Amino acid sequence: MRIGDLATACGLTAKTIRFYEQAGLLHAPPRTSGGYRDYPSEVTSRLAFVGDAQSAGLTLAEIRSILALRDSGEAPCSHVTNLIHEHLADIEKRMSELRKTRTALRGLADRAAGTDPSTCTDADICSIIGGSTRG
Amino acid sequence: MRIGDLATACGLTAKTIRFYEQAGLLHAPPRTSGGYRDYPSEVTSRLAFVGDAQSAGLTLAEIRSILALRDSGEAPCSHVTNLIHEHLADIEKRMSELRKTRTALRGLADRAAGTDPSTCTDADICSIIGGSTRG
DNA sequence: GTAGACCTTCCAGCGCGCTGGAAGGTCCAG
DNA sequence: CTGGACCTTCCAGCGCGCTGGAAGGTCTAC
Repeated sequence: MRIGDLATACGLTAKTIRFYEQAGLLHAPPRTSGGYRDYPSEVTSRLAFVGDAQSAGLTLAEIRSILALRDSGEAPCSHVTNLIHEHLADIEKRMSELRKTRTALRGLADRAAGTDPSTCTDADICSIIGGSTRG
Repeated sequence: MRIGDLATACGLTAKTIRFYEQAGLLHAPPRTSGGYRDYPSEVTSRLAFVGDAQSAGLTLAEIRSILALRDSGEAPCSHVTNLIHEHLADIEKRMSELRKTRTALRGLADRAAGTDPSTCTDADICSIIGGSTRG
């Protein structure tokens, strides 16, 4: 199976598949006599795994580490479990940051609603934003 | 006031201030006879504004657009209000994506808790993750 | 034999907000 | 006059996951 067919089958581009190979997610496949990559069909399930893991929020580096464990014959279960919990913690952190920013922005939106542009003087640059800590 | 003093006063580095100038957030200041940047003290409040706007989640490009309006003599109020609402919408979107990913990860964590590594076969790569769409 | 669809490699850039380093100039204290 | 603290410019890289393009090779259909 050539790279274009594999790409179509997996909903990726040939570029992306070459990139995954270079990133260590895929083994280099055998080549045809003309130098074309010639993939066995099992690669589709490996790529499906990569997609599943990505949609779970894992990075390519993490996915590579899982695949490397599996390729070396070990069950990556506990490694995967750790990664999952790390990502959950990371998501909580990012969500709390977003909530903080959202609170700040809502305050600004409230202030903006009560702002009259004609009273906005140049010295402040912008009284909606700028006054928050200085005024 | 030289760049290092301004940096100290604003809690930034000289590098960052030069970068801001190059990014169009600061006007190029006059120079001393030796070629050093010589800032008027008002620049501190401009930099404070940049910091306030950044902590509200605005990008440097957006902040530049606000400053450009102000520099041209217009009150940027309505522009700023638009930006605030766009960012609020963006935050909601990102939070809902994070919630979705979190739900997926929690499902995986539950599955992981019930997984016995010895039953994990190579064909699946990882039954915790990989089985999610193919199991 | 030729068009064109596919493949190959390599190098570069995206966005974002800086940060680091090299190679050199300026200014002040001792 | 020397050291060193500061400044200047320019170029490069970070992380992340691709994506684009150039320059060329291969295979198939007509």
